[in-house]
Amino acid sequence: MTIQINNVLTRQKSPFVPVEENKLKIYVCGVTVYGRCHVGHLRCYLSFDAILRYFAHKGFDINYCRNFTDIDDKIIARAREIEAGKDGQWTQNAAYADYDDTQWQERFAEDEIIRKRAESSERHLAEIVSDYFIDIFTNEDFGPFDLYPATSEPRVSQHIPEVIDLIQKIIDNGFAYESGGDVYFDVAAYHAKTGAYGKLSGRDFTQLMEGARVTPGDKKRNAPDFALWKSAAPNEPTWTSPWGQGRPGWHIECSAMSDKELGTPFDIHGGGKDLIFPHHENEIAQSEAGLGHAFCNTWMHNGFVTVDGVKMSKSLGNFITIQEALKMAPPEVWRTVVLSTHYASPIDFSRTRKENEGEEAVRGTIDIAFDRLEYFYETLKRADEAVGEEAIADTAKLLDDDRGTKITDTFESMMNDDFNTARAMASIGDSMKYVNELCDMKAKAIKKLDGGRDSWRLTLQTAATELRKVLGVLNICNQSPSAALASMRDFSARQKGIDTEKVNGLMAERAAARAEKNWARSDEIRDELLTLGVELRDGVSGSDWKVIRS
RNA sequence: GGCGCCGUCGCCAAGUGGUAAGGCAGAGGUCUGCAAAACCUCCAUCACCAGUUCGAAUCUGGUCGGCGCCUCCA
Repeated sequence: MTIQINNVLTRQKSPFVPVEENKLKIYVCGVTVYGRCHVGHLRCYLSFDAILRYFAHKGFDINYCRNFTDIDDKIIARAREIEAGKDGQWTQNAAYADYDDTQWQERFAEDEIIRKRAESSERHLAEIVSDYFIDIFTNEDFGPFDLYPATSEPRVSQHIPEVIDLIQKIIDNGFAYESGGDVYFDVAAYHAKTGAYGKLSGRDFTQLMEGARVTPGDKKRNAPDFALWKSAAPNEPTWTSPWGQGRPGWHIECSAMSDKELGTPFDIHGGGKDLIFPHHENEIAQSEAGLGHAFCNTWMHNGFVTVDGVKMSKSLGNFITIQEALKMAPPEVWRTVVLSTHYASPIDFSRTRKENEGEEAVRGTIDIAFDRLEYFYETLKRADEAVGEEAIADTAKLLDDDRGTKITDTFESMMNDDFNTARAMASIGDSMKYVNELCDMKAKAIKKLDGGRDSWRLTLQTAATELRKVLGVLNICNQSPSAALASMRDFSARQKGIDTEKVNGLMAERAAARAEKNWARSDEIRDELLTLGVELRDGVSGSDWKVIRS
């Protein structure tokens, strides 16, 4: 059974055929490091994480390249803002519109750190800025998420020779021109030769040419042309090139670095849907123009994270940063949220924020995922306890029910279909239900089974093992259930401001009341706990409690 | 304005020609001191209209509504 992927380039779902057998060469567009990441970035990298892990599970030897764009107008702009200082003259874009005092404080504290670092360095402030945010990306924003490690994380600033080399090839092939120190890609020339411009984004070349005019004074020949190399402006980081001092344009780094790290053509190029045009379209054009052969076979794009139906983006200022997200739920819950939706579909968070009076109370995406994850862990815990420590007799045989043995097969068939993690999660949920069903069996019924208790235990053990295997591929439920449940409860208690000491005191008091069969007092305490936001769970081996979410 | 995507149960969300996965919420039940949890049962014909087809949520055309890209964007 092969993996079917919806290829944006061909607009078809087709079997994945790697360039080299059993190898996956994949490039996922990284971030431009000028600020902290938000949930949109998180969604992207978590979506591709599941895809990467599934390829690894299928035995692929993975070469995964995820770049850092560390030379860019916005990085330079941030450097200028820092230079100007808190009270200096700089234009605030929409991203700052909703900033409150705390955010401004954090912002200026961050600026201060960067400024300090710059003082003890010979390097350009913009380079300090990008270094700083690469560090934040790696350690603070994505550190807690345990992403599948990239084979390489190239930075443009360290690949200037490769960039220059590629630009030169494009010029030599007649698809780029120098103009006043800049170098532009000649979209018209490229399209005349190949007819290929617009093949990824479905844009019509003629309309692109008509659509926009070249403004007077522009160094471009035609509107769709884009810069491969930008000549130096005052106070910018620059490098020496055959066309003078300057720096790379936006798209060229991905072309140069993917060719270097993966070789071309490579298998999969991924990123957010918003990169399709112009970024990826231009990447294809310049790469194929320079290299003279195909660039990448399969293009995959993840859907947006939206807020009230509108795309989350820095320029709109409607984003939830990853740091804020981590206060809302632990990393594993966020992963569960992302996995519950197909990678190409949007994820909307409006319901988690919109709690208007009169609106039907609906539980938020995060709370549902939180409870779902707890359900998974609770089920695994039950299974572990049911199986126990003692050895299972050799005479044990699996019960005649394939629900416990086809877990991996079902999972793979879901994942093979364009990495449908939503269906995979649903099938895991079905298996969890089956495990609970087994755990609910009465001792009498278990005895009557063919092979008795040992067969029952063997079946449970097999199902739990398979479940852990597929959950491991999705990189959730990897911890010991008890530890995970305890930390999730702590998280919720802290978040809701629940006094754990007080709850434990009430629990003890209730246990005493129950021992005396003082049901009235016992129920009274239950109600009291309920008002605290705590739900009781009485079991055979004593009572436990859980924080009610939402 | 151009190009493109989407509209599936109260909410979320799979499903791209063969007769609607799953989750949340809701109803009933088993279990329980009573509950909770767990498990069982029930709960949609797919925005609207017309067409193609033996057969459509899935294809075509139109209408209405939402969004995205076209400037930076995961």
